[in-house]
Amino acid sequence: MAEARRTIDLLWFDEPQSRRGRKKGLTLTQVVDAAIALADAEGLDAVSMRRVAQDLGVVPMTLYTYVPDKAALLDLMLDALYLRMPRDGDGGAGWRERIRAVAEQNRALYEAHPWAAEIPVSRPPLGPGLMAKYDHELRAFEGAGLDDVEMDAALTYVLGFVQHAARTSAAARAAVERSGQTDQQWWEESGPLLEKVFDRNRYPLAVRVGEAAGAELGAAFNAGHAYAFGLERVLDGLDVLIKARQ
Amino acid sequence: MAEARRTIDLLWFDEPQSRRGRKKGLTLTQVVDAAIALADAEGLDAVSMRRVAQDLGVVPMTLYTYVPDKAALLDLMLDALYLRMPRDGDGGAGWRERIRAVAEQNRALYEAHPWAAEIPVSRPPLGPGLMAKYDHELRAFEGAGLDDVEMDAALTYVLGFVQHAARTSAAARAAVERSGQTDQQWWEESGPLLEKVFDRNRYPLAVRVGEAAGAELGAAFNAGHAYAFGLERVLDGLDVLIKARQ
DNA sequence: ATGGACGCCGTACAAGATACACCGTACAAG
DNA sequence: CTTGTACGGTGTATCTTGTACGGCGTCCAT
Repeated sequence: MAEARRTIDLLWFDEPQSRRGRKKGLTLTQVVDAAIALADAEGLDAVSMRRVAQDLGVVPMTLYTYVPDKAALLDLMLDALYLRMPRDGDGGAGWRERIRAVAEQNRALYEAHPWAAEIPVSRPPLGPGLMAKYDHELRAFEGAGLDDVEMDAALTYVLGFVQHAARTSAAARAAVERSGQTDQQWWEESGPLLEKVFDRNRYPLAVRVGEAAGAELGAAFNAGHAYAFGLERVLDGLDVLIKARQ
Repeated sequence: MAEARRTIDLLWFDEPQSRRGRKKGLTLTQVVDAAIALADAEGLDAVSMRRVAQDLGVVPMTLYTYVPDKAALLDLMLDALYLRMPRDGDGGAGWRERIRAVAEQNRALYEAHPWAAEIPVSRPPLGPGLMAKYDHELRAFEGAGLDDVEMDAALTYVLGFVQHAARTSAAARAAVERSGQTDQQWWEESGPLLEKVFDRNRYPLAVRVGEAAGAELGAAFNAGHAYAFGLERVLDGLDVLIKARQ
C-alpha cells in the first residue's frame, strides 16, 4: 500500500518539498550519508537511530521526518552505495573477463563497506542505484548467447556468490575482533581440546581433510581462498551454459 | 580463552554434572529443543531468552545456568540440527549425483528450519553435528580426483550456495508475510509507479531483462528458480575442475 | 495579519540481553 | 545426624533498542 509508495518516493528522491511550515534543517542525503559514515566506521550494529541522530546534532525522533522507519533508512543506504559504484570497463574483453570484473566490483564494494552484505534485505531496494547497477552488470552478459531470463538468473547467481563470500568474510573478521584472538590463537587453544573429541576412527575423512585444509590455509576457514576458489567455479559453471548456447 | 572452552564443552555435552547443590530442573537438550521449536514455529526473531524461558516455565535468568549467553544457545541449536540430519545414500551413483544429494539435503534442512540460514555464525559451531555432517558430506567428493584442500573448498562452495539460496528464499517469504501482499500484488501496485521512474532510454537492458524475467517467473525474484538454475551452474563448475584432475 | 500545515523534539513505552545479589536446596564431610 | 557449602533458580535492576504520541513553534498562503 502506501508503504511501498513512500519508500519508492524516497529512493528516487521524489520529496514533495513542502511549502508550508518550518523549513527542513537537514536533507535526506545528509541523513543517509551520516548513517553510511557511521556504518563504515563502526559497523552496522552501531547504526541506531539514536547514534545517527546524535552525529547529525538532532534528537532521534527528528529522523522520522525524513524516513518512515529504520528499515527504510537501511534500504536507502544500500541504494546510495549502489549508485556510487564505479561503472567502467564494460567494453572489450571476453564475457568471462567481463563477468569477473562484475564480481570484482562487487567484492570491492563489500570490502569497502562490509555492512552492505549484512543489511536485511526483504525486497531489493528498487532505487536508482540498483537500477543503474543492474543495467551495467547485465552488459557483461550481452553477446554471450543467453536469453533474457538466463541473463537475469546468471547475474543473480554471480552476485549471490559474491555477497555470500563477503558475508562469511566479514563474519570471520568480526569473530577475530570480538574474541580478541586470531584464528591461529583460537586453534592453538581449542585444538588440543578438539583433539580429544574428534574421533579419528569415526570421522576419518573429516579429520584428515580438515587438518589438510587448516594447515594449508592457516585457519579453519580462509575467506580469501574461498572467494578465489569459488569465483573460478562460478565462471566455469557459466562457461558450460554459455558454450551450450552457442 | 575459557570462552571457547566452555562452548566446546557445551557442544559435546561434556557437562561436569555437579554433585553438590540443587538438582537441575532442566537439561541442556530441553533448552535447546525448546528454542528450536520456537524458531520453527515463529522464526528466529521470536527466540528471545524471555520467550524460551517462558515456554519452559522458568524465569529468563534461569537459562543462563545452562548457557553462557544467547549466541551460544544459537550455536547449540544449529549443531543440534546438523546432528539430526539424515545421512543416507552416500554410496552408488556418480559424484555429480552425490553432490546434488548433499545440496538437496541442505536445502531440505533450510526448508524445514529457515532460521538456520540466518543464525549469525561467527565461527562455525565445531560440535558433533557439524563434525558428522562434514564427514558425511565430504564423502560425496571422494574418488573425484580432488586433493584434500580442494575437497574442503568444493564442499564449502556448495554449502555456501545452498545457504545463500535459503537465505534469499526466506527473506522473500518474510517480505510477503510482513507486508501482507504477495509479489504479484506488490508489483501491481508499485509497477505503475516504477514505470514512470524507470528510464527505458537510459537503462534499456535493465528494463527489458527485468520485464522478461519478471514475466517468466511471476515475480521480481523467484527463489525456487534461482536455486534450480544456480545448482546446475555449481555442478557444472565443479565438473570442469574434476575433469581437469582426471 | 493570521491560520493552518508541518518540522522538530521531550517524554514514554515495550521489548531486548544480561549483571548482581540473594535464597534455598541437597550433597559431602564430620 | 548435623552442618557447611556449592550451586541452581530467581527478583531486581541497568542499559540499549525502535518508535508512538502530543505539544510547540515556525513560516508560507491567504
